[in-house]
Amino acid sequence: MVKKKFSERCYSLLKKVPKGRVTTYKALAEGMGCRAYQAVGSAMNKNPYAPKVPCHRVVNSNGSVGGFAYGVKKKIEILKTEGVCVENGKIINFEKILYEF
DNA sequence: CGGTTGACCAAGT
DNA sequence: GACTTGGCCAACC
Repeated sequence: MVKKKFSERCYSLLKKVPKGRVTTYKALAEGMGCRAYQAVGSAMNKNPYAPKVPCHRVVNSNGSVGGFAYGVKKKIEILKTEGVCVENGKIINFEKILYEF
């Protein structure tokens, strides 16, 4: 076992992110020892674990929310519910709530 | 197995 | 600050 797909690893790592925090595609990829930023995004796009994985806690490295399968607007709403401040599609206190592995 | 795509990133113009 | 180019890796055709 252990032989999980790349995406599966992304989800597992992502589940490690506590509420009220966000992470970046870059942090996720590098956190698992890869540089597949794009691959992480692609995995989220398919998002087979939609409600099981907090994909809404993943944002771009520049602090922008990036995208979301359910709609960026929805993503922001969820983040606000989690206690994250979002303004104009950007994360406030991005570096303060950024969770790295 | 080669080419395209993607919720990306960094640097250059 | 906005757009372009190159690079990166996995998934799909």
